[in-house]
Amino acid sequence: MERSDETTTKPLIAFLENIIPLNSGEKQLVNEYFKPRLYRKRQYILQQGDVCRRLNFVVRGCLRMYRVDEKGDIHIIQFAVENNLIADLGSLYSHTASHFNIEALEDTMVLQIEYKDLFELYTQAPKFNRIFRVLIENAYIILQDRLLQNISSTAQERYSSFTKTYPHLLNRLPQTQIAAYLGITPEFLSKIKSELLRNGK
Amino acid sequence: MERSDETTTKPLIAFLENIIPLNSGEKQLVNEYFKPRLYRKRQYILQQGDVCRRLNFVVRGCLRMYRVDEKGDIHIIQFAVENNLIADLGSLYSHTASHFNIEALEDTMVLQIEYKDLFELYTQAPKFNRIFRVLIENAYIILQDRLLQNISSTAQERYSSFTKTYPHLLNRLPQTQIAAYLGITPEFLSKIKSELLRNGK
DNA sequence: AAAAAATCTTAAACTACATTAAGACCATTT
DNA sequence: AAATGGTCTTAATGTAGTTTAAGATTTTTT
Repeated sequence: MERSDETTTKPLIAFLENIIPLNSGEKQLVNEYFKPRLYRKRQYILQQGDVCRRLNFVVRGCLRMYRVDEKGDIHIIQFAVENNLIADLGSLYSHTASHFNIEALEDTMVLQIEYKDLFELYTQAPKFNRIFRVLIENAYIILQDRLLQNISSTAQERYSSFTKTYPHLLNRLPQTQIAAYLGITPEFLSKIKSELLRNGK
Repeated sequence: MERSDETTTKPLIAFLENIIPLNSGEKQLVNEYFKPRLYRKRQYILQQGDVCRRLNFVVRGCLRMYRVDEKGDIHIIQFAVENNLIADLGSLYSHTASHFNIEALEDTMVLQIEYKDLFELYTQAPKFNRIFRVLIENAYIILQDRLLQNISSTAQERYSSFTKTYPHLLNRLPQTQIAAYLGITPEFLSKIKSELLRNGK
Protein backbone atom coordinates (compact mmCIF):
# COMPACT_ATOMS: atom_id res chain seq x y z
CA MET A 1 0.00 0.00 0.00
CA GLU A 2 1.44 3.33 -1.14
CA ARG A 3 1.32 6.37 1.07
CA SER A 4 2.19 9.97 0.33
CA ASP A 5 5.16 11.58 2.04
CA GLU A 6 2.91 13.25 4.56
CA THR A 7 1.10 10.08 5.56
CA THR A 8 3.82 7.43 5.99
CA THR A 9 4.39 5.91 9.41
CA LYS A 10 8.09 6.82 9.14
CA PRO A 11 8.14 9.47 11.88
CA LEU A 12 6.16 7.18 14.19
CA ILE A 13 8.51 4.27 13.60
CA ALA A 14 11.51 6.53 14.24
CA PHE A 15 9.80 7.68 17.44
CA LEU A 16 9.21 4.10 18.63
CA GLU A 17 12.71 2.98 17.67
CA ASN A 18 14.01 5.69 19.91
CA ILE A 19 13.03 3.29 22.71
CA ILE A 20 13.83 -0.11 21.15
CA PRO A 21 14.62 -1.05 17.51
CA LEU A 22 11.84 -2.85 15.64
CA ASN A 23 12.19 -5.79 13.26
CA SER A 24 10.49 -5.72 9.88
CA GLY A 25 7.43 -7.65 11.09
CA GLU A 26 6.88 -5.15 13.86
CA LYS A 27 7.27 -2.23 11.47
CA GLN A 28 4.77 -3.94 9.20
CA LEU A 29 2.24 -4.10 12.05
CA VAL A 30 2.66 -0.39 12.79
CA ASN A 31 2.19 0.32 9.13
CA GLU A 32 -1.00 -1.73 8.98
CA TYR A 33 -2.67 -0.56 12.14
CA PHE A 34 -1.94 3.16 12.18
CA LYS A 35 -4.09 5.14 9.72
CA PRO A 36 -3.34 8.73 8.69
CA ARG A 37 -5.98 11.40 9.08
CA LEU A 38 -5.97 15.13 8.59
CA TYR A 39 -7.90 17.39 10.96
CA ARG A 40 -8.51 21.01 10.04
CA LYS A 41 -8.08 23.76 12.60
CA ARG A 42 -10.98 23.70 15.10
CA GLN A 43 -12.00 20.15 14.22
CA TYR A 44 -12.49 17.69 17.06
CA ILE A 45 -10.59 14.41 17.41
CA LEU A 46 -12.61 13.69 20.55
CA GLN A 47 -15.61 15.35 22.20
CA GLN A 48 -16.58 15.40 25.86
CA GLY A 49 -19.21 12.69 26.44
CA ASP A 50 -18.02 10.46 23.60
CA VAL A 51 -15.88 7.37 24.11
CA CYS A 52 -12.24 7.79 23.07
CA ARG A 53 -11.66 5.04 20.48
CA ARG A 54 -8.19 5.84 19.13
CA LEU A 55 -4.68 6.62 20.21
CA ASN A 56 -3.24 9.51 18.17
CA PHE A 57 0.31 10.28 17.11
CA VAL A 58 0.87 13.81 15.81
CA VAL A 59 2.90 13.97 12.60
CA ARG A 60 2.37 17.69 11.97
CA GLY A 61 0.32 20.38 13.68
CA CYS A 62 -0.91 20.96 17.20
CA LEU A 63 -3.74 19.59 19.37
CA ARG A 64 -5.09 20.51 22.77
CA MET A 65 -6.88 18.26 25.22
CA TYR A 66 -9.16 20.17 27.57
CA ARG A 67 -12.24 20.07 29.70
CA VAL A 68 -15.12 22.53 29.84
CA ASP A 69 -16.50 22.71 33.39
CA GLU A 70 -20.04 23.48 34.59
CA LYS A 71 -19.29 27.21 34.63
CA GLY A 72 -18.13 27.01 31.02
CA ASP A 73 -14.48 27.58 31.89
CA ILE A 74 -11.85 25.78 29.82
CA HIS A 75 -8.99 23.85 31.43
CA ILE A 76 -6.23 22.53 29.20
CA ILE A 77 -4.54 19.44 30.49
CA GLN A 78 -2.23 18.73 27.55
CA PHE A 79 -0.91 20.10 24.29
CA ALA A 80 0.34 17.66 21.65
CA VAL A 81 2.67 18.71 18.86
CA GLU A 82 4.90 16.83 16.38
CA ASN A 83 6.00 13.41 17.74
CA ASN A 84 3.58 13.42 20.67
CA LEU A 85 1.02 10.74 21.47
CA ILE A 86 -2.36 11.77 22.77
CA ALA A 87 -5.61 10.09 23.89
CA ASP A 88 -7.88 9.93 26.90
CA LEU A 89 -6.44 6.71 28.29
CA GLY A 90 -9.16 6.31 30.89
CA SER A 91 -11.88 6.42 28.28
CA LEU A 92 -9.89 4.40 25.73
CA TYR A 93 -9.24 1.46 28.06
CA SER A 94 -12.49 1.36 30.00
CA HIS A 95 -14.75 2.32 27.05
CA THR A 96 -16.47 4.97 29.17
CA ALA A 97 -17.52 8.51 28.22
CA SER A 98 -14.62 10.94 28.17
CA HIS A 99 -14.49 14.16 30.20
CA PHE A 100 -12.24 15.71 27.61
CA ASN A 101 -12.17 17.31 24.20
CA ILE A 102 -9.24 16.94 21.84
CA GLU A 103 -9.24 19.71 19.26
CA ALA A 104 -6.93 20.83 16.47
CA LEU A 105 -5.37 24.25 17.09
CA GLU A 106 -3.77 24.11 13.64
CA ASP A 107 -4.32 21.88 10.63
CA THR A 108 -2.98 18.61 12.03
CA MET A 109 -1.96 15.29 10.51
CA VAL A 110 -2.21 12.34 12.90
CA LEU A 111 -1.61 8.60 12.73
CA GLN A 112 -4.42 6.81 14.55
CA ILE A 113 -4.78 3.33 15.94
CA GLU A 114 -8.10 1.86 17.04
CA TYR A 115 -8.43 0.35 20.48
CA LYS A 116 -8.86 -3.21 19.19
CA ASP A 117 -5.84 -2.84 16.89
CA LEU A 118 -3.75 -1.48 19.74
CA PHE A 119 -4.75 -4.56 21.70
CA GLU A 120 -3.76 -6.72 18.72
CA LEU A 121 -0.44 -4.91 18.50
CA TYR A 122 0.32 -5.73 22.12
CA THR A 123 -0.69 -9.35 21.61
CA GLN A 124 1.01 -9.98 18.26
CA ALA A 125 4.24 -8.19 19.15
CA PRO A 126 4.81 -8.10 22.91
CA LYS A 127 7.74 -5.72 22.41
CA PHE A 128 5.20 -2.94 22.11
CA ASN A 129 4.27 -3.52 25.74
CA ARG A 130 7.80 -2.63 26.66
CA ILE A 131 7.91 0.37 24.36
CA PHE A 132 4.61 1.77 25.58
CA ARG A 133 5.55 1.04 29.17
CA VAL A 134 8.58 3.27 28.77
CA LEU A 135 6.62 5.93 26.90
CA ILE A 136 3.93 6.16 29.53
CA GLU A 137 6.49 6.15 32.31
CA ASN A 138 8.03 9.21 30.71
CA ALA A 139 4.62 10.83 30.35
CA TYR A 140 3.92 10.04 34.00
CA ILE A 141 7.12 11.73 35.12
CA ILE A 142 6.28 14.88 33.16
CA LEU A 143 2.72 14.92 34.51
CA GLN A 144 3.92 14.48 38.09
CA ASP A 145 6.25 17.40 37.65
CA ARG A 146 3.42 19.53 36.39
CA LEU A 147 1.20 18.57 39.32
CA LEU A 148 3.95 19.49 41.75
CA GLN A 149 4.30 22.88 40.10
CA ASN A 150 0.59 23.48 40.27
CA ILE A 151 0.48 22.63 43.96
CA SER A 152 3.56 24.53 44.96
CA SER A 153 4.33 27.41 42.59
CA THR A 154 2.84 30.83 41.89
CA ALA A 155 1.38 31.59 38.47
CA GLN A 156 4.45 33.66 37.63
CA GLU A 157 6.78 30.77 38.41
CA ARG A 158 4.62 28.41 36.39
CA TYR A 159 4.65 30.78 33.44
CA SER A 160 8.43 31.21 33.60
CA SER A 161 8.81 27.47 33.72
CA PHE A 162 6.44 27.10 30.75
CA THR A 163 8.53 29.50 28.67
CA LYS A 164 11.61 27.39 29.38
CA THR A 165 10.00 23.98 28.84
CA TYR A 166 7.93 24.87 25.78
CA PRO A 167 9.66 27.79 24.05
CA HIS A 168 8.39 26.54 20.68
CA LEU A 169 4.78 26.75 21.87
CA LEU A 170 5.07 30.35 23.10
CA ASN A 171 4.71 31.98 19.70
CA ARG A 172 2.58 29.24 18.30
CA LEU A 173 -0.32 29.47 20.73
CA PRO A 174 -2.55 32.40 21.67
CA GLN A 175 -2.07 33.60 25.27
CA THR A 176 -5.58 32.54 26.12
CA GLN A 177 -4.60 28.90 25.53
CA ILE A 178 -1.49 29.24 27.63
CA ALA A 179 -3.52 30.78 30.44
CA ALA A 180 -5.98 27.87 30.32
CA TYR A 181 -3.02 25.50 30.55
CA LEU A 182 -1.49 27.36 33.51
CA GLY A 183 -4.85 27.48 35.27
CA ILE A 184 -5.20 31.28 35.33
CA THR A 185 -7.18 33.94 33.45
CA PRO A 186 -5.77 35.55 30.30
CA GLU A 187 -5.98 38.93 32.05
CA PHE A 188 -3.76 37.78 34.86
CA LEU A 189 -1.29 36.25 32.42
CA SER A 190 -1.09 39.58 30.67
CA LYS A 191 -0.28 41.23 34.02
CA ILE A 192 2.39 38.64 34.77
CA LYS A 193 4.03 39.23 31.41
CA SER A 194 4.16 42.98 31.86
CA GLU A 195 5.61 42.54 35.36
CA LEU A 196 8.31 40.20 34.04
CA LEU A 197 9.13 42.74 31.31
CA ARG A 198 9.35 45.62 33.80
CA ASN A 199 11.68 43.71 36.16
CA GLY A 200 14.30 43.25 33.42
CA LYS A 201 13.88 40.41 30.91
CA MET B 1 13.81 -19.62 51.48
CA GLU B 2 11.26 -19.34 54.28
CA ARG B 3 9.51 -16.08 55.01
CA SER B 4 7.24 -15.10 57.88
CA ASP B 5 3.58 -14.38 57.22
CA GLU B 6 4.22 -10.67 57.20
CA THR B 7 7.02 -10.85 54.63
CA THR B 8 5.78 -13.20 51.90
CA THR B 9 5.27 -11.85 48.41
CA LYS B 10 1.72 -13.25 48.44
CA PRO B 11 -0.12 -9.90 48.49
CA LEU B 12 2.15 -8.59 45.73
CA ILE B 13 1.58 -11.65 43.56
CA ALA B 14 -2.17 -11.35 44.10
CA PHE B 15 -1.91 -7.69 43.13
CA LEU B 16 -0.01 -8.48 39.92
CA GLU B 17 -2.32 -11.38 39.01
CA ASN B 18 -5.16 -8.92 39.17
CA ILE B 19 -3.82 -7.77 35.79
CA ILE B 20 -2.62 -11.06 34.25
CA PRO B 21 -2.10 -14.50 35.87
CA LEU B 22 1.53 -15.53 36.44
CA ASN B 23 3.07 -18.94 35.85
CA SER B 24 5.22 -20.54 38.53
CA GLY B 25 8.50 -19.30 37.01
CA GLU B 26 7.24 -15.75 37.04
CA LYS B 27 6.07 -16.06 40.63
CA GLN B 28 9.49 -17.43 41.46
CA LEU B 29 11.14 -14.34 40.00
CA VAL B 30 8.94 -12.02 42.04
CA ASN B 31 9.77 -14.04 45.09
CA GLU B 32 13.50 -13.78 44.44
CA TYR B 33 13.75 -10.13 43.49
CA PHE B 34 11.39 -8.44 45.94
CA LYS B 35 12.87 -8.15 49.44
CA PRO B 36 10.78 -7.31 52.53
CA ARG B 37 11.77 -4.40 54.72
CA LEU B 38 10.16 -2.75 57.71
CA TYR B 39 10.28 1.03 58.14
CA ARG B 40 9.35 2.58 61.47
CA LYS B 41 7.17 5.65 61.65
CA ARG B 42 9.16 8.74 60.52
CA GLN B 43 11.88 6.68 58.78
CA TYR B 44 12.80 7.61 55.22
CA ILE B 45 12.60 5.23 52.27
CA LEU B 46 14.03 8.01 50.06
CA GLN B 47 15.50 11.43 50.79
CA GLN B 48 15.53 14.50 48.57
CA GLY B 49 18.92 14.66 46.80
CA ASP B 50 19.52 10.90 46.86
CA VAL B 51 18.97 8.64 43.87
CA CYS B 52 15.86 6.47 44.11
CA ARG B 53 17.15 2.91 43.76
CA ARG B 54 14.09 0.77 44.48
CA LEU B 55 10.47 0.35 43.57
CA ASN B 56 8.34 -0.21 46.69
CA PHE B 57 5.14 -2.17 47.21
CA VAL B 58 3.32 -1.45 50.47
CA VAL B 59 2.17 -4.59 52.33
CA ARG B 60 1.06 -2.80 55.51
CA GLY B 61 1.23 0.79 56.73
CA CYS B 62 1.29 4.17 55.02
CA LEU B 63 3.89 6.27 53.18
CA ARG B 64 3.92 9.77 51.84
CA MET B 65 5.97 11.14 48.97
CA TYR B 66 6.57 14.87 49.23
CA ARG B 67 8.83 17.76 48.39
CA VAL B 68 10.15 20.46 50.67
CA ASP B 69 10.51 23.72 48.71
CA GLU B 70 12.96 26.60 49.19
CA LYS B 71 10.60 28.29 51.66
CA GLY B 72 10.45 25.08 53.70
CA ASP B 73 6.86 24.33 52.74
CA ILE B 74 5.84 20.70 52.28
CA HIS B 75 3.92 19.51 49.23
CA ILE B 76 2.62 15.94 49.20
CA ILE B 77 2.30 14.45 45.78
CA GLN B 78 1.26 10.92 46.74
CA PHE B 79 0.17 8.73 49.63
CA ALA B 80 0.77 4.99 49.40
CA VAL B 81 -1.12 2.48 51.54
CA GLU B 82 -1.67 -1.29 51.37
CA ASN B 83 -1.34 -2.65 47.80
CA ASN B 84 0.14 0.54 46.36
CA LEU B 85 3.39 0.85 44.45
CA ILE B 86 5.57 3.88 45.03
CA ALA B 87 8.91 5.25 43.78
CA ASP B 88 10.31 8.35 42.12
CA LEU B 89 10.24 6.93 38.59
CA GLY B 90 12.23 9.82 37.15
CA SER B 91 15.09 9.27 39.57
CA LEU B 92 14.83 5.47 39.41
CA TYR B 93 15.13 5.26 35.62
CA SER B 94 17.58 8.07 34.95
CA HIS B 95 19.71 7.53 38.09
CA THR B 96 19.53 11.22 38.91
CA ALA B 97 19.03 12.94 42.27
CA SER B 98 15.42 12.86 43.43
CA HIS B 99 13.40 15.98 44.33
CA PHE B 100 11.28 13.93 46.68
CA ASN B 101 11.19 12.34 50.10
CA ILE B 102 9.34 9.12 50.79
CA GLU B 103 8.62 8.77 54.50
CA ALA B 104 6.70 6.33 56.69
CA LEU B 105 3.65 7.89 58.37
CA GLU B 106 3.07 4.62 60.25
CA ASP B 107 5.21 1.53 60.78
CA THR B 108 5.25 0.19 57.25
CA MET B 109 6.21 -3.14 55.69
CA VAL B 110 7.27 -2.91 52.05
CA LEU B 111 8.51 -5.29 49.36
CA GLN B 112 11.38 -3.68 47.46
CA ILE B 113 12.95 -4.39 44.12
CA GLU B 114 16.29 -2.88 43.06
CA TYR B 115 16.53 -1.08 39.73
CA LYS B 116 18.81 -3.72 38.17
CA ASP B 117 16.52 -6.53 39.32
CA LEU B 118 13.50 -4.74 37.94
CA PHE B 119 15.36 -4.55 34.64
CA GLU B 120 16.13 -8.27 34.92
CA LEU B 121 12.50 -8.98 35.64
CA TYR B 122 11.42 -7.20 32.46
CA THR B 123 14.06 -9.05 30.45
CA GLN B 124 13.59 -12.53 31.88
CA ALA B 125 9.81 -12.43 31.88
CA PRO B 126 8.45 -9.97 29.30
CA LYS B 127 4.95 -10.41 30.69
CA PHE B 128 5.93 -7.96 33.41
CA ASN B 129 6.23 -5.26 30.76
CA ARG B 130 2.58 -5.74 30.03
CA ILE B 131 1.60 -5.81 33.69
CA PHE B 132 3.55 -2.71 34.56
CA ARG B 133 2.30 -0.96 31.44
CA VAL B 134 -1.25 -1.45 32.65
CA LEU B 135 -0.36 -0.46 36.21
CA ILE B 136 1.29 2.75 35.18
CA GLU B 137 -1.51 3.55 32.75
CA ASN B 138 -3.89 3.35 35.69
CA ALA B 139 -1.62 5.52 37.79
CA TYR B 140 -1.42 8.02 34.94
CA ILE B 141 -5.20 8.26 34.70
CA ILE B 142 -5.48 8.94 38.43
CA LEU B 143 -2.73 11.53 38.31
CA GLN B 144 -4.32 13.29 35.35
CA ASP B 145 -7.57 13.47 37.23
CA ARG B 146 -5.84 15.01 40.18
CA LEU B 147 -4.09 17.59 38.00
CA LEU B 148 -7.42 18.53 36.44
CA GLN B 149 -8.92 19.03 39.89
CA ASN B 150 -6.03 21.17 40.97
CA ILE B 151 -6.33 23.37 37.90
CA SER B 152 -10.08 23.68 37.92
CA SER B 153 -11.56 23.21 41.39
CA THR B 154 -11.69 25.26 44.59
CA ALA B 155 -10.07 23.92 47.74
CA GLN B 156 -13.51 23.03 49.12
CA GLU B 157 -14.35 20.96 46.05
CA ARG B 158 -10.97 19.24 46.20
CA TYR B 159 -11.47 18.40 49.87
CA SER B 160 -14.98 17.02 49.25
CA SER B 161 -13.59 14.92 46.44
CA PHE B 162 -10.77 13.69 48.67
CA THR B 163 -13.23 12.56 51.33
CA LYS B 164 -15.07 10.52 48.70
CA THR B 165 -12.01 9.05 46.99
CA TYR B 166 -9.96 8.29 50.11
CA PRO B 167 -12.44 7.83 52.99
CA HIS B 168 -10.07 5.35 54.63
CA LEU B 169 -7.31 7.97 54.75
CA LEU B 170 -9.46 10.63 56.41
CA ASN B 171 -9.22 9.24 59.94
CA ARG B 172 -5.81 7.77 59.40
CA LEU B 173 -3.93 10.96 58.57
CA PRO B 174 -3.56 14.20 60.50
CA GLN B 175 -5.29 17.17 58.82
CA THR B 176 -1.94 18.82 58.24
CA GLN B 177 -0.97 16.02 55.84
CA ILE B 178 -4.25 16.25 54.00
CA ALA B 179 -3.80 20.01 53.63
CA ALA B 180 -0.30 19.48 52.20
CA TYR B 181 -1.82 17.03 49.73
CA LEU B 182 -4.61 19.41 48.71
CA GLY B 183 -2.14 22.27 48.33
CA ILE B 184 -3.61 24.50 51.05
CA THR B 185 -2.73 25.49 54.63
CA PRO B 186 -4.06 23.48 57.58
CA GLU B 187 -5.80 26.65 58.83
CA PHE B 188 -7.76 26.98 55.63
CA LEU B 189 -8.66 23.30 55.67
CA SER B 190 -10.03 23.79 59.16
CA LYS B 191 -12.17 26.66 57.90
CA ILE B 192 -13.44 24.58 54.97
CA LYS B 193 -14.43 21.75 57.29
CA SER B 194 -16.37 24.03 59.63
CA GLU B 195 -18.13 25.61 56.64
CA LEU B 196 -19.12 22.21 55.30
CA LEU B 197 -20.43 21.25 58.74
CA ARG B 198 -22.43 24.47 59.09
CA ASN B 199 -24.08 24.07 55.65
CA GLY B 200 -25.55 20.69 56.56
CA LYS B 201 -23.40 17.54 56.30
C1' DA C 1 -11.18 46.23 1.45
C1' DA C 2 -14.46 46.09 4.75
C1' DA C 3 -16.59 43.74 8.39
C1' DA C 4 -16.56 40.48 11.90
C1' DA C 5 -14.29 37.91 15.28
C1' DA C 6 -10.75 36.77 18.16
C1' DT C 7 -6.78 38.50 20.95
C1' DC C 8 -4.20 41.47 24.15
C1' DT C 9 -3.89 45.06 27.57
C1' DT C 10 -5.14 47.99 31.58
C1' DA C 11 -7.57 49.00 35.62
C1' DA C 12 -11.01 48.92 39.58
C1' DA C 13 -13.53 46.06 42.68
C1' DC C 14 -13.87 41.52 44.56
C1' DT C 15 -12.77 36.71 46.51
C1' DA C 16 -10.24 32.61 47.67
C1' DC C 17 -6.66 31.52 50.11
C1' DA C 18 -2.17 32.68 52.95
C1' DT C 19 -0.02 34.52 57.02
C1' DT C 20 0.38 35.39 61.68
C1' DA C 21 -0.94 34.71 66.15
C1' DA C 22 -3.10 32.80 70.09
C1' DG C 23 -5.50 29.41 72.75
C1' DA C 24 -7.49 24.54 73.39
C1' DC C 25 -6.91 19.74 72.98
C1' DC C 26 -4.40 15.79 72.54
C1' DA C 27 -0.56 12.32 72.75
C1' DT C 28 4.14 11.01 74.17
C1' DT C 29 7.94 11.37 76.94
C1' DT C 30 10.14 12.03 81.46
C1' DA D 1 1.89 14.19 87.18
C1' DA D 2 4.11 17.37 84.81
C1' DA D 3 6.09 18.72 80.76
C1' DT D 4 6.75 18.63 75.95
C1' DG D 5 5.35 18.70 71.33
C1' DG D 6 2.14 17.87 67.77
C1' DT D 7 -2.72 18.92 66.25
C1' DC D 8 -7.00 21.65 65.52
C1' DT D 9 -9.60 25.84 65.65
C1' DT D 10 -10.75 30.82 65.33
C1' DA D 11 -9.89 35.32 63.92
C1' DA D 12 -7.52 39.57 62.01
C1' DT D 13 -4.96 41.16 58.29
C1' DG D 14 -2.62 40.59 53.83
C1' DT D 15 -2.06 39.01 48.93
C1' DA D 16 -2.44 36.29 44.59
C1' DG D 17 -5.51 35.76 41.36
C1' DT D 18 -10.64 36.64 39.50
C1' DT D 19 -14.26 39.34 37.57
C1' DT D 20 -16.06 42.81 34.89
C1' DA D 21 -15.55 46.16 31.63
C1' DA D 22 -13.71 48.87 28.02
C1' DG D 23 -10.50 50.12 24.46
C1' DA D 24 -6.70 48.84 21.16
C1' DT D 25 -4.69 45.41 17.98
C1' DT D 26 -4.58 41.60 15.17
C1' DT D 27 -6.54 37.81 12.48
C1' DT D 28 -10.15 35.73 9.86
C1' DT D 29 -14.09 35.88 7.03
C1' DT D 30 -16.86 37.79 3.48
